[in-house]
Amino acid sequence: MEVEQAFGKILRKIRMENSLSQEELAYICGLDRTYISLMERGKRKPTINTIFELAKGLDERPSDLISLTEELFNLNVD
Amino acid sequence: MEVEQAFGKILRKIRMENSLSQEELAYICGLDRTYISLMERGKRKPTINTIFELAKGLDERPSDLISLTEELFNLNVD
DNA sequence: CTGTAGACTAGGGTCGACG
DNA sequence: CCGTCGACCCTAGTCTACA
Repeated sequence: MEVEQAFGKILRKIRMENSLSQEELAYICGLDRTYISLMERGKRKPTINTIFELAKGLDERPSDLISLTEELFNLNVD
Repeated sequence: MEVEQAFGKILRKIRMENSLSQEELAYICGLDRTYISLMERGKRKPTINTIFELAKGLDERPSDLISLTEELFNLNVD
């Protein structure tokens, strides 16, 4: 399990908790829908600015997103 | 004040608290020294993986790095 | 609504050298 | 020990289109 894969899972989880489609989240954050798709599947590594944009769109603190990513990442250290 | 500039300041602060040179931190993290320099001056936006590497090398939680960046970023919202 | 694919541009990250 | 410069490669992120 890589960092970006853990982040992708957290991203999808929180997006769905907010009842947003990838399209809607992309629009709010000023990003591309296909890129949200790539991130959620752990195929892309967002920059710090993108992380802050996503957090804003999801009504979360960036540090909370990272904190959750960290926990998931540290679980499967295989 | 942009996100990457806030991050740069936090990065330099914590690096110096750990009494590390840019060279030493770069070596520990497997990054380039000139790139540490660029980040500290807010000229580059690291990816999530790079943030995790830096945190590891600085003996900090990635979420703590981001949390501090957040606070500094929210101070000057000019 | 989402995954994927291909083609593209901008910028992340490396490296050697010098002040 | 650090800032900078120039050259380089790779990938972040966009866009169109189709299943």
